[in-house]
Amino acid sequence: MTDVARAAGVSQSTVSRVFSLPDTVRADTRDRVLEAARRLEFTPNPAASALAQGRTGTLGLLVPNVVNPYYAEIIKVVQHRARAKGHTLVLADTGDEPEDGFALARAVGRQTDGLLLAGPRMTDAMVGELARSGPVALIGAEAPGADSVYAEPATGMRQVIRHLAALGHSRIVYVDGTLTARDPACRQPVHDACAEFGVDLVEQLGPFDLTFDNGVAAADLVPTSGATAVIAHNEMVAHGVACGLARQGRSVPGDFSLVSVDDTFMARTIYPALTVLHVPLDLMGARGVDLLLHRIEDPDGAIRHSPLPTSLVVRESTGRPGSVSGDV
Amino acid sequence: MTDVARAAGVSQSTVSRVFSLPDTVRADTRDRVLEAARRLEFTPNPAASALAQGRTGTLGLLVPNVVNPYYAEIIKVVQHRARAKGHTLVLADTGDEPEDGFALARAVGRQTDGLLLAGPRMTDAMVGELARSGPVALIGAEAPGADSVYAEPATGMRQVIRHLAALGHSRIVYVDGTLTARDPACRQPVHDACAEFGVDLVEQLGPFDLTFDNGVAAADLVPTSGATAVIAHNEMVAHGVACGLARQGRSVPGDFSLVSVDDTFMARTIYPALTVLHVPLDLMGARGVDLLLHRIEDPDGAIRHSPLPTSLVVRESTGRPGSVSGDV
DNA sequence: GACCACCCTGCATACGCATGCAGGCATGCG
DNA sequence: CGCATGCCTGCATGCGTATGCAGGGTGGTC
Repeated sequence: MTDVARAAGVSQSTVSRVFSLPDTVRADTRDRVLEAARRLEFTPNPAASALAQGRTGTLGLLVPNVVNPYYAEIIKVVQHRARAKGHTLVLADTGDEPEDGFALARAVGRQTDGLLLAGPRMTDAMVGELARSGPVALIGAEAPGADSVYAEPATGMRQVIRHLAALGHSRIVYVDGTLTARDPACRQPVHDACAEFGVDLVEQLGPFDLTFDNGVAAADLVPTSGATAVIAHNEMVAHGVACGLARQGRSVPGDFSLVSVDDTFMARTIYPALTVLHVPLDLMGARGVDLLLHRIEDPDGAIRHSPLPTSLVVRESTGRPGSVSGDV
Repeated sequence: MTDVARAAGVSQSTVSRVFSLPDTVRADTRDRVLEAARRLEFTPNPAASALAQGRTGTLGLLVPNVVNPYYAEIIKVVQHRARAKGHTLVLADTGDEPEDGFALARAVGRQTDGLLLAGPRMTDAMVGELARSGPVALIGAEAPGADSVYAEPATGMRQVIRHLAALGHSRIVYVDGTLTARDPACRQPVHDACAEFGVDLVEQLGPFDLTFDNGVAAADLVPTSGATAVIAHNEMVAHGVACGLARQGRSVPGDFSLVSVDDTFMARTIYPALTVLHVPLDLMGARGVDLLLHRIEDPDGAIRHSPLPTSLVVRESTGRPGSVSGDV
C-alpha cells in the first residue's frame, strides 16, 4: 500500500481511504490511486484490515449435516446473501453432537463477525452462552437468547391435514423425530388440525433423526396402522417412506398418500413428485443473514424472532384413499 | 495477551509462544500462562495472528453448486479434513459461469492460504492464472498448471459396460453433458469398452448440464433408441431418467437397466437402488486438502496429479433386458 | 572449579491497514 | 477584500501477535 501511495504521489492513508471509504477522496485522486494499484497489482490485505478494524467481514455458518439437502439449500442461499452484502462465508459441519457443535461454534465465532446456527442441536443454555459472546442468529430454530427465523408450522400443517381430509383420508401416520426439538413444535398443530377435521392420528415419533433409513423403517409399520396417508417431517424420511412402500409393492398415491415438509429439490426428483408443505428456505437463509448483520451493527438491539409462513404445494403423491387391505 | 502476561508474571512473547509454539516453553511456565488465560477468558486473535504470520489458517473451497449432492459430499469431507488439519473452511458457490467462478476465486484466494476448486467451470488458462497467484488444487478435474485429484474412469467404465453386456444388453444409451468437460474424458473409455464387448452405443450428449430435468428429457428418447440400458453420468440425471421412465410407465430394471456414476446418497434414496460406478468422493476430498496443504508448505514442488480408482457397485437398477417393444 | 552448551525468556520490532486529528486550500459570504 | 466554512489530504499512532536476537540461568563436562 505504501508503494501504491508512492506511485500515485499520495500518502498511505489516502490509499487506504480509496479502498475503504472511497467517497472521502476526491475523484481524480481516487482514479490516480486506483490506476497505480492496478499497475502494481495491489489488493488490500484482509488480515491487516481485519486487525485494524476489529472486523473480519466474515460470517460463520454451522449446520448439522452439509449433505442433507435442507441444509445444503440453506448454505447456498446464505452464501449468496452474505456475499451480496460484502461478507465471506465460513462453513462448519457440526454433526449431531451438541458438545461438538458448541465447541465448533466457539472456535468459528472467534474468527468471524457473527454466527449463523442452522438447526442447531444445542441446548438453550449453549445458544445463550454463544449469543453472549458474540452476534448469533438461528435459522430454522428458536431460542430465547438469540435472533431467529423459522417456519411457522401451525397454519401450514392445518392446510396439510385439511387437504388429506378433503381427499377422504380419515387416519394418518405422522413421522417425526426428536432431534429437531428446537424447531418450533409442529405436533400440537397437527393434533389440533386432526381433531378439527375428524382425522385419526398415528404418531410415529422416535429419538431417531429424520434419515432415509428411518423412513424405510417407518414404512414397514404403515400398512398395519390402518392409515391411508403418511406425513413425513422432511424429504429424507419421505424418500425413505416412499422407497419402503415401493419395496413392499405398494403404490403412491394409489395405496397410500404421502406428504413431506420442506420442499427441497428432492421433492421433485422422485416419482411421484411429492406433495409438500413448502418452507421458504430461501427467505429463511436470507433473513438469517439480515438478522445477523443487523445484530452486528446493533449488538444491544431487541431480540427479533421471525416466523415465516409455509404453504401447501400439491403435487402427485396425494390422492383419494385406495382400497387398502390393512394386512395384519 | 498483555494482560495474561501480566497475570502470569511473564512477558507477552512468552504468552504468544504458549499458544503458537507450546514446546518451546517450560511446562510449569506454560501451565501458569494457560491458567491465567483461562481465568481471563483469553483467546488469541486470529486476525492479528494472520497478519503477523502471513497465514490465515483458512482454506477456500469453490463449488459450482452446493445443493448438488456430489459437491455437498465433497464439501463435507473437505471441511472435516481441513479442520482436522487445523484449518478453517471458507465456502463459495460459483454457479456455472466461468467468469463468476474466476472472480470469486480471486477474491477468496486473497483471504485464504489456498484454494480448492471442485469441478471448476474455468478454462485451463484461468486455473493457471490462479495457480500462479497462490496455492491451488483441483478436485474432480484436471488442468496442467495445478495439483489435482480425480476419478480414473477408464477401468470403471469398462466394468460397467462389461456388467451390462454380461446381463445381455447389446445396445446402450449414454447420457453426458459437456459442462463437465474438465473431468478427464469418460467417453473414449466407453467407446472402447463397447467395442470390446460388442455393444452398440447411443450417445446422448449435449451442451446441457447434468441436471434432473435433462435426465427426464433424456428418458423420453430412450424407448425409441432401441437400447435396453442407460448410463447416466451422475445421480441427478439418473434420477431424472428414472422419473422420466416411471412417468412413461416403464419399469427399472424390468424394461430398462440404469447405471449411474458417483454414488452419492441419492443412489440409495430411490427405488430401485441404483447400480453405480462408485467414485471415492471421501478420498477425493481428503486428498484434495492434503495436496493443497502440501503445496502451501512447498510452493515450488512438482505438480502432482492423483487419479483415484473407481469401482462398480451393483444394486437393483440393472438386470437382464426385458421385452422392450421399442415403440416408434 | 571453570567453562561450554543449551534451554528458556524478555526485548524490540514488524506485519499492513484504519482512523482521529490537524493543517492547507478553495469557495462563499458579508 | 477579509474571514468563515468545508472539503481533502497527510501525519502519527494503534490494532494483537510472531519472531530474531540476546541475555540469564542451568546442567554437564573435563
